[in-house]
Amino acid sequence: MTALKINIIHESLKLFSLKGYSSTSMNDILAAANTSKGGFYNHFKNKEELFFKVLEEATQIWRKRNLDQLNHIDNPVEKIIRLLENFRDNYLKDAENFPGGCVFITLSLDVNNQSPHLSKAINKGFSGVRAMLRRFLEQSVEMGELKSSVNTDAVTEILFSSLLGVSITYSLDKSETNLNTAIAFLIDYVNSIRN
Amino acid sequence: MTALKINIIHESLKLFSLKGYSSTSMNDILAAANTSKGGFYNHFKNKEELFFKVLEEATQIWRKRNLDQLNHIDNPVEKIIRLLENFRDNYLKDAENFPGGCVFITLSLDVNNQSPHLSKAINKGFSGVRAMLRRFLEQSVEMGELKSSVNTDAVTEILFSSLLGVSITYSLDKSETNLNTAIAFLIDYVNSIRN
DNA sequence: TTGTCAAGACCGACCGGTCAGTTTGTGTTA
DNA sequence: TAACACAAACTGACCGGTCGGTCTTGACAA
Repeated sequence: MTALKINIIHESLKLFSLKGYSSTSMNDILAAANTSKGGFYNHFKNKEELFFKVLEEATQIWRKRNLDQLNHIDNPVEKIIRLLENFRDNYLKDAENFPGGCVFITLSLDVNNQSPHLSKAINKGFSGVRAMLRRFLEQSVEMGELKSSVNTDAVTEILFSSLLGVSITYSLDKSETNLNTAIAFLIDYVNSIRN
Repeated sequence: MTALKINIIHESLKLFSLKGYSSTSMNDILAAANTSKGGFYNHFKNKEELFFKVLEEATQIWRKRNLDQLNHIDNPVEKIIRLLENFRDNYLKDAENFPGGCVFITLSLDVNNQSPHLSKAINKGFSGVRAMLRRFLEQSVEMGELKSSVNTDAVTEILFSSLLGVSITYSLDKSETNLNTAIAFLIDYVNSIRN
């Protein structure tokens, strides 16, 4: 992968985070990457192919930011808490890659009801996160780390929704205070249902 | 207000809910309202004026759907619970007005980082909801309806974020099960911190 | 006859994408 | 080391089409 292609993907990731996919014009991208039409189309079939490349790159960055150190933790409850902390400290505040906030939400709502195969690609990622949360919770209950009365489906749903919600509020008001308050609450809650 | 003008606003509301503001073209609007350029510009200065009219209309509908019967309830805790139920049963499932889900979120992310004065208008509404939740919670603590140990700021933030989150998940997967699970969890939580 | 309002032809700007042509980098000769 | 050949990388004018918005026209009601 040449330097230009990498640069186009990274600049597009920032632009998509700020403006979404459909509102980002080719000229925006060319200007940000400091190249020309020919330079772009030499590396990408069309704008849609760029979309998928950006999505791949964003997914990799998401994993790096959020799953960091998780494999060194045995206790699934601790994994959840670490994930929440990573989400707050390493992911949402990563203004270098995501100056406009979580790019998945922006892209998702952008292409939803408009380009089914694009939104399908994004939703796959959402399903993965939800499934991971559910797995950690179920493991926790099985291992006796969480109270057996815990409704894992409900907690999965509320954790996932809350993460989406704080992503939006943070991208709108950029208030670290509100973000910290919300994540701290979720961590407190998870601790409160431990055995 | 003529029938045509009302029709344009309502059809635009649906389109904005589905596709957002910038991705909805004038032709989309004209076709949906079954009118022409002349018909439209006879009633609106430009597309942006339509944006504000749609926002007004959406706000009125939001209030009608969510605040229904709230003034007949004295207990602020019961008000919160009723609001959550209204949000679930009367608002999010209102596919007639909001076929693509909560229009405020769609519009908000659409114009965020692009048209500051448009996003300012939307964020004002978000602030209002957050403030209302906080007021209900503070009243509840003052009246001894909620435990005095309750962190009203944190609960405000998590309720608000969760409502945003479930709005998104519902607009993406249209799963009533997940929606019901999430709202039920929030209601259970509010009940759990009652005195 | 006059005022109101809808129809749709028309405008310049911009959209994503194409393409003929130029520059740059690299391997192969001598 | 210099001359060459070739491909990959890049440029920017240009394409058909769509964007939001304007303006002339005519139908109809008062």
